[in-house]
Amino acid sequence: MTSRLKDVAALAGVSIRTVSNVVSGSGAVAEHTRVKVQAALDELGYRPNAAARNLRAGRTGLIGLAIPELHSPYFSELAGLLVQAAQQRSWTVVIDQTFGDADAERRLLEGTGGRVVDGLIISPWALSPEDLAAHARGVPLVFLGERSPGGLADRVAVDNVPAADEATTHLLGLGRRRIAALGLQPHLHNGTARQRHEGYTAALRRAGIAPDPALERTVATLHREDGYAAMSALLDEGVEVDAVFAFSDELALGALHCAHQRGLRIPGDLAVVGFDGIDNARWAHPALTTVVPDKRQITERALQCLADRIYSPASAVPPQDIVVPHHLEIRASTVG
Amino acid sequence: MTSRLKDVAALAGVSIRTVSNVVSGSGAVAEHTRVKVQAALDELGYRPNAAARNLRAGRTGLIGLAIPELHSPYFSELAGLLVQAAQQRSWTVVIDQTFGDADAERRLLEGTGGRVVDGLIISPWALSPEDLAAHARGVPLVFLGERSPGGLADRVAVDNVPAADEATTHLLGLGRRRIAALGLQPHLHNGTARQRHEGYTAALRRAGIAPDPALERTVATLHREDGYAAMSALLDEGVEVDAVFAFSDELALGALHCAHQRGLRIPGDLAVVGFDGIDNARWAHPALTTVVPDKRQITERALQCLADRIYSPASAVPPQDIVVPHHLEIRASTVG
DNA sequence: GTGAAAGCGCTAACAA
DNA sequence: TTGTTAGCGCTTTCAC
Repeated sequence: MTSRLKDVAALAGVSIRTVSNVVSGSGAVAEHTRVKVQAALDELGYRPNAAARNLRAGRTGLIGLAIPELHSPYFSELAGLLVQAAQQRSWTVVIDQTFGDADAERRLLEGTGGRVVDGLIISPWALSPEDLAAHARGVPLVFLGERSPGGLADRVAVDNVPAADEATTHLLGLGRRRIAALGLQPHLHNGTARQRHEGYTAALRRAGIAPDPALERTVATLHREDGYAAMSALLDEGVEVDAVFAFSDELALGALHCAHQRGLRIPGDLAVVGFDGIDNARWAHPALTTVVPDKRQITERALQCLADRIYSPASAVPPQDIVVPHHLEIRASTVG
Repeated sequence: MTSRLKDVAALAGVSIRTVSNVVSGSGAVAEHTRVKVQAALDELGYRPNAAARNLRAGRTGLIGLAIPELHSPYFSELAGLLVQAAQQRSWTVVIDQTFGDADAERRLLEGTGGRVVDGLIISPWALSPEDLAAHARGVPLVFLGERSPGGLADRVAVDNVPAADEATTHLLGLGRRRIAALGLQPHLHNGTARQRHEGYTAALRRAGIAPDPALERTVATLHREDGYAAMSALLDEGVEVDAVFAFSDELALGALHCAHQRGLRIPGDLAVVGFDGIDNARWAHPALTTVVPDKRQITERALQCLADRIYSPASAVPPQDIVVPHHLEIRASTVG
């Protein structure tokens, strides 16, 4: 069933070398030889053995994408784009899920069970920069959304502070004054939430509003359940609130769900802004205003970083900190 | 940086063979030797070269998952589960997106470009069984959701006809008589929609209701946009309707969105049932009744099929047609 | 323009 | 119990 170069060579009556040249298109081959070889190739239905090529090349043609989970909308959209973009560069993506588990992240960085990928794009969750730095090994790394540990690797992300500032300023511009921040995660060593909180606070301060701890809500994860729970708690405690800035769209959707159940009018009683620009947000009820990172650029730039490191390890550019654009997509959940 | 077996052997003062035995845990090694070797292993931070192992073993340890798209909820949930399940069997999953393109599906089956997987799990969309059969090649195949072409490969799916029947019967039991079927795809050679339509029709007939062509709506894809458009058209045409059975949850969510905009009460004016059991459905407004396939079993069984074919190609069991369970999850969109 | 052969890192058959 | 060595299939240097 599977034929080797050797078989094709035998059938065509030439050497292995010549067949290899025809297959790869490299080297010079006389026209009549190449026709003959091509015929043999077709007859045997030859397909190159990837393992052998990889061994020879010292590469696998595989890159890893490590994300907390594949089933959440933000990451599945990102993964889909990455798979596509990688394909154009003849790379194949293998996806690993860490489920926010520190050990899983560590294991991944150490290169589980064998050197398999040529590079790794990782969206850290539980690990701190220090931890990450301590375990990074061998393969080129690109961090998504988290500052690179001590300039150890490239990093691609939106600028969280101004993005959060922008979202909050939008709410302030609508006359809201009691704006809740949903999504703090002080227990994590991942700094994304911290940065968004920073932007939120900055905007409030600029508007002359003192941040109110009662309006800042911690969550365990960024899922809808958590947004729902946080919003419920807020309302149960009787905290006065006229807007919500959620650190993820899923949190925002959960909050929206809760607000509906309580009979609040959106955006009349409560304006809501999310973060991530997931497709769901457009279909929310009402459609959700959200900070949209340019996901295509995130994947493109991350791959570019990897390509540079993998193919030109010699030209050791210092680790890059790449900021991709974002924009605030204003929809009915704030401007009804 | 990367050390080979040879380097470890040199450092430990033993032969390659012995190191290999220690690494793989096979063969007999004297305790004091293994301690010595292990020390060398640790010191050099040895990790096996996957490409070399694969070449040797004649396997890649990779399995492919070919789905129309990764960003839609159903497929990302499925992919997430598969990645997890595969990990437990020491397999790595590479994901390919076909975007419902017939050529992409064909190319995948032919195993283009040289990246060779040990097996392929494919969720066909555009290709007919005949086409699939014509292009299947070499690697073990498992079809998801579509009958295997001429018993050529294993297939794992829910039983669409009874599932659709059940959903429709549920609506009939609520006294609905003008039940729309949303999601016909006569242009595709993929039989899923046809089977769901069959179940729908059967349930109607059993209730003494003649299917009304005006209630059967064709869609291009299974996305929310299509559900929204189909529902809009239905209402615009003034077709009398008191329930919708959508062939996917996304279609149902789109229809729901449209119904809301038109001011219909759910389920008072319109009861809605979806299909797929995506997480979103729970968070819809109101929560969506849906047919839930056991996704975990789908991935488990598919992997089991692959494992059987890959590891015991000799014991040629005839292609299996595996039916996984489903259940109708009744929520507020039908029983308010 | 084409052939012969080395060697990528690993496993396992064969020796000792 | 451990060492030696022949390939797995491919690319590529060196010779012709």
